[in-house]
Amino acid sequence: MGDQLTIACIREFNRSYTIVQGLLDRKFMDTVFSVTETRMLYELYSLPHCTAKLLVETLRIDKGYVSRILKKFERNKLIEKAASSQDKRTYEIRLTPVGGNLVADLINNTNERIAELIAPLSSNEKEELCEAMNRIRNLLEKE
Amino acid sequence: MGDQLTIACIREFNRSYTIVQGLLDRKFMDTVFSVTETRMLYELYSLPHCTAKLLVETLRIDKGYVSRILKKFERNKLIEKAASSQDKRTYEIRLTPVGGNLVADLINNTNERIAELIAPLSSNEKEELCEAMNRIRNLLEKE
DNA sequence: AATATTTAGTTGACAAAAGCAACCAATCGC
DNA sequence: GCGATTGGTTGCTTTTGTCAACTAAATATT
Repeated sequence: MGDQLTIACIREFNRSYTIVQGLLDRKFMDTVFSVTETRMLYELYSLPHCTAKLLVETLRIDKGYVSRILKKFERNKLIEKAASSQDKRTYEIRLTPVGGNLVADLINNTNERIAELIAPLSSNEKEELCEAMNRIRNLLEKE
Repeated sequence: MGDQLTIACIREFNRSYTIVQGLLDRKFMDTVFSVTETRMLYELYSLPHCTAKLLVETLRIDKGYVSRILKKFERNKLIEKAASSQDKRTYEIRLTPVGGNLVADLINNTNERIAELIAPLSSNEKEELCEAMNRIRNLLEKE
């Protein structure tokens, strides 16, 4: 298949999928958290022994900005900083129970939106959807 | 197929596809334009008889903000406002030749990035990719 | 071991992005 | 004709993000 057609197809997909993602992200807007803050919370949720440095690297945000947001999280009792014995410049960041619950809520929230999105689909269609998504991931993750 | 599995699959896809989109958008960051400005330029490119109102509605941005960005575009000779004879509150927005070329450049730029992305793929794989993308669009655009 | 360099994180100052509300002028509904 | 609505502008504010200078700890260099 030709590159030009493929490119056009990908452009179209991106356009339409951006709309889908907008639908799913919507609820975040209603919360007190910015997109960046939400991304950080997700990261903290999935990386149990996270550090500020790791956030900076994986999310590619300014370290000063990260530092400030973490301080805000701390004030709000969403995270705790645990001094690392290895390296005294660093500390380990953990979600508090409150913080963990909050992230879980965020996740549930998007899950509900996703559920709405796939509600019209039959079992077979859902399977097809998953297959298509996995196929795309496999093809593009060749890197 | 079960909803829970499907949801997990979609979450994974979103995560990985966000990275892909990040790669494609990257170049925008290097330009003088913000994400919103770029979206507006794209919209102006594809909607020949656009108005400020239309931008506000389709992109869901504050009208004051849109007004300011349009003024900036006008200063930079990227657009022209043509008084509408129908409704004197409104004006039609057109990209100037300069503006049009600029958007074309932006598009070429992402196209090149997309080309890099699919470079490792065989002709068959490209076809599969397109099929998978179209399948997803069809399934999710049921609305 | 002393010194230089790099690294993790903080802070202050600032710029860019976005939102809000008041406002003006044209249009619509009646 | 007149009030209500609409498209757009403007001033003001908040939110979001960047940059550079700085501290303290860790690593590398000699």
